[in-house]
Amino acid sequence: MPLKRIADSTVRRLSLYLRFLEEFENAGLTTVSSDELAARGGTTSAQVRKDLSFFGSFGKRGLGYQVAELTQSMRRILGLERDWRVIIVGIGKIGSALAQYEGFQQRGFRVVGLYDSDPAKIGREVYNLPVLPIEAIAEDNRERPVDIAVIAVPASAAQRVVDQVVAAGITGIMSFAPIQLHVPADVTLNTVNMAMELERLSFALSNRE
Amino acid sequence: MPLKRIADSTVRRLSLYLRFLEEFENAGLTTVSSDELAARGGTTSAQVRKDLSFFGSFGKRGLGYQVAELTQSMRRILGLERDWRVIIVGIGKIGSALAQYEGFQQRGFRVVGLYDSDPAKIGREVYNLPVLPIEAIAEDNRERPVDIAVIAVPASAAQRVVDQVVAAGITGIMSFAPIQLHVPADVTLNTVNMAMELERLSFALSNRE
DNA sequence: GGGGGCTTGTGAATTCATTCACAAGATAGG
DNA sequence: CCTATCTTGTGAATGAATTCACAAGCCCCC
Repeated sequence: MPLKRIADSTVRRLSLYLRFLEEFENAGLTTVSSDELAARGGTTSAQVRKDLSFFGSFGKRGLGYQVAELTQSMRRILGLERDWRVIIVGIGKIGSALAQYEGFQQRGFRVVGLYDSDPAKIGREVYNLPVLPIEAIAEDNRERPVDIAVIAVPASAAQRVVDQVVAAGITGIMSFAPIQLHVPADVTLNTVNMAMELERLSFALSNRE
Repeated sequence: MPLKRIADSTVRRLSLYLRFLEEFENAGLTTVSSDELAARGGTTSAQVRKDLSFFGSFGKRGLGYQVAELTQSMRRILGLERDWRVIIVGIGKIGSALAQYEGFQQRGFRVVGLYDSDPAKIGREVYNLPVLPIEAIAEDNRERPVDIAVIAVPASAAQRVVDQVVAAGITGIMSFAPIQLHVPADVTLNTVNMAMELERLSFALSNRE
């Protein structure tokens, strides 16, 4: 559907809009204007309309957008109308926090497998799922393909684990490891680096007038 | 030091460069070129030089940069030469994972307090720190000021908790709550929204050619 | 000490993103 | 049916970030 490449900043905002639309929907509103969406998200109405315009025409002039309809369009655009099969690799503190995080399940990210390399952890149950050895990923993925692997292992192991995940044929990766990872071009990688986020905050705090 | 406003993308890259420089330093390299830094970070040498040029002149023409010297400059620019006093509010799965995350301590982010509103959690020790009631933040901050509050409470409580933290006089906030928070202009807020990050991945996976 | 080979630092050019501004619809009310 | 009032969708204008391209500086070696 998107004719040209969509900017990352646009996708982030779409995600925000979806959140606001869900709020509006829960509040019982049936109609919303670009101005109201913009106010809620700290941006401008022109920005909202431009963002949407990359994907089509969703509103009625003079009237605004139907909340339910736009919500559904956002979901479709973001690829949230389907379920995603997710595995978590690295069942430490962060991994197990993610395993039980309801925000994921709610949006259709189904955690279907937990993996670790530590023999002490393998076999344990975490939130109704057994922890399996990392070596099992390849075969498990053959039997029942996985869409996304969440990487929550220490920095020192992350690239090796990513290589294994890629070799197993998984092409979507979400990493929480605080390092720069390398993947082939046909694999989509998204990294959340908390250390970097704190450094950004540190910079901002250090440079306030 | 920065003459004009520095782009967020620039700060993110500085953070990356610092990480690479530390790798190079550990590997025993004493000198590095903008080309080598760029290759490591998936950017261009011109980008590296432009990023650095906002803050001064750090290299020698024909030779490159002294690794140790540039590392230190990056630390200074990012505000990492000092320690930051950090509290964590919300000692659930994510909060306690963050409390023990070594990546934070390593870069001078000292966790000095844990707070929660759940009476069942208050009083417990988590990694050598007692969990205190949220109401205590204001007085604790008066006695010994805190630089950064990490917010790891559920979405439904996040804005209220942020208001309390702001009222207590803390002006740096790092939030992991999956909602848009509002703070006064003199408070610096940085949000990591994991749900949004997964949606970004979902979008990317849905729109591969 | 002068020439050749590197690599930085930086204006200029280009590309990308946001904002402006307004015509084109849409509704409602007389 | 016509007018007044909204609000969208979108080219054009502006503004921001990245890339280009090259002069300036530094080192080494002959």
